[in-house]
Amino acid sequence: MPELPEVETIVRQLNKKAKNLTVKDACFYWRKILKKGIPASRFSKSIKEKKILKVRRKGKNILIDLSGGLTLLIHLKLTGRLLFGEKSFIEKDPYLRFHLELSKNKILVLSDLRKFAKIILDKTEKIENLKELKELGPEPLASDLSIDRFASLINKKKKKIKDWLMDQTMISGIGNIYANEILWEAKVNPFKLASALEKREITKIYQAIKKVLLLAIKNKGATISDEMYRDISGNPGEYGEKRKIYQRQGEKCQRCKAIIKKTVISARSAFYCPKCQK
DNA sequence: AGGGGTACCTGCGGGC
DNA sequence: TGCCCGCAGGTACCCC
Repeated sequence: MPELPEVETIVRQLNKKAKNLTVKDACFYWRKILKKGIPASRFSKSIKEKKILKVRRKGKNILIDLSGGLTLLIHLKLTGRLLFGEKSFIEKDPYLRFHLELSKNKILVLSDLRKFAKIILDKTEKIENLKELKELGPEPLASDLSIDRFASLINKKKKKIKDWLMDQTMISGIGNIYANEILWEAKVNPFKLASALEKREITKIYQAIKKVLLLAIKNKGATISDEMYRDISGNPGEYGEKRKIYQRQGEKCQRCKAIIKKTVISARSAFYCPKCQK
């Protein structure tokens, strides 16, 4: 579900609201949400009375650093939501999979329609060394990601540029919505092979990534349908209305008025303007 | 090594 | 009306 802008929004909000609270208890409603690390049998005991020191993001992963050298990793996958609020507000959610009871009568709930979301609790160092994090490519918004490094990563892969953008080992945090939006912004056809892109196109993509992701973060992420992303208060993001191409097949391109097309690339839906993304 | 196919899940909308 | 199919923001794992 959430891609970089949505996860970034959640992380910023948690740092404002949940930082410095203490975990009082943990509760599982769907056992399989716990993937590795400290097992369910020791989970509650390990996490109790630990303080939330800081919340971080790596790609689409949420990392909650706790006192005692522990970190809780959360990946929301397609339909996961993290909701923070008063203890009383949880009961109605039919997709409740896990929650943390916090001090000051607060609660952090993980709700997930499709049960794909996962959590891992372990020592901070062990979490950092998980291959899911170790194999992530650079952060697209990192100031030290130079255009040259970016270009060399693009040129070494013989896969379609849309697939390249969604490959978490090449660059982290971009999923299907933003891959489509970025390529529209850069005026690059999603079928083009990464290895065959000219420097001029690579530069456009590099700039489009920053422009699109920053604007999406500013708008607190994208929500296009009911089951999609919510922030930690349950509010939708506002980037959905501002999107240019994703799920806009049949509409006029806002740049050139041609009709937007929908197709499939590597089993994922792809949207592009046949006129200005040649 | 790396690509393709499939599995993990539930719900919804469209076509028949 | 109702059923069946395809599809949905993601990744992990298997096989070749």
